[in-house]
Amino acid sequence: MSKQLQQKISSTDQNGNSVIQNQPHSSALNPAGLQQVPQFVPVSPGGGGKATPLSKMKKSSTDKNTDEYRQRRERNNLAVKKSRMRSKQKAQDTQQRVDELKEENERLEAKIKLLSKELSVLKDLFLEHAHNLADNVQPPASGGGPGDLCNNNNNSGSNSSQ
Amino acid sequence: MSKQLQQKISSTDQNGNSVIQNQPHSSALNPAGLQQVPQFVPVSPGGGGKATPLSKMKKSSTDKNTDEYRQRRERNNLAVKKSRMRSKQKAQDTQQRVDELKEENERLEAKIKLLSKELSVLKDLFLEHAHNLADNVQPPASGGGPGDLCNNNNNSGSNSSQ
DNA sequence: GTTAATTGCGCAATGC
DNA sequence: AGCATTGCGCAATTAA
Repeated sequence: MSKQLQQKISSTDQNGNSVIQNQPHSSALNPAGLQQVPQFVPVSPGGGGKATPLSKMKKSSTDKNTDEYRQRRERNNLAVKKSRMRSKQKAQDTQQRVDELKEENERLEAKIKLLSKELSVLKDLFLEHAHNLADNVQPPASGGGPGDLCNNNNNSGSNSSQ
Repeated sequence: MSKQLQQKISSTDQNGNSVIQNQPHSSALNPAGLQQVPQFVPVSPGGGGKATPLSKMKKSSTDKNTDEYRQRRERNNLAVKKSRMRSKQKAQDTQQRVDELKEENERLEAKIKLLSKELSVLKDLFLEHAHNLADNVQPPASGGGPGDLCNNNNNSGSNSSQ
């Protein structure tokens, strides 16, 4: 996740070679429907134009014909498959996580609603009681005014606090 | 998003042909580093073994040498890139959604905690007051007990109710 | 039927 | 040396 550079034509290797044909048009190429893989005579690294007899090319590390190459490719293909599988799995899990969290959220919101209601009921009860006190505690007296004792934050509803 | 079948060797077309070499080992093949693209003589659809002179193969729809082919490929490559970009973007968004939901969840839980506490305090107050009533209603009572009405938000009662 | 979108796959470059 | 990731192109399939 860093390099993103890569022109259109990636290819060539000292020995083995690939080539991704990608020019806008390439009709003249592939005279007979070939998959495009130039096949020039091996040349020594020096570029002196001396043709190497294709025998023992230093280390056939990059030679596409060796078993070693095929083995590496195969292993890589396997790794790729594995990696992609994991990636897909992860994405799937993430999606699932979203669903779970959404559900959880709904539960929590419901609970909040419930608690808020409960709280408001209790507060109302308190108020009522306070009024009763105000009405009864006093001697016969006269009509008890709305002497609100204990009127802290409440009043039908929810004190958000958010 | 349905079929998942696809053996190892996918290839061949009436005219154009591909071939994904995928046999465990293919050293004997590619005598000279070719990219494997068999090149047999075109045969008429009837399968009668009659070789077609490779001139005007019906419609060069699948011929890899036509401009039309290259255009299709290019368009598809573009579509593929686009599709993958979207896919990646979506995954990213989903991940972000998870983070947002997690945060939201924390907020909600905090709120629940707060409400619960408030509620428990109120309930305790209620109980306390009820006791005071029971104790005081009878005799003239004595000094003011801890009957603190109006004592909101403090006191570490605890009455989760979950 | 044509075109765009998806998907699986192999290759090579690069990361670790 | 070796697996893991990632961008890319090809072809088959599936939606539009």
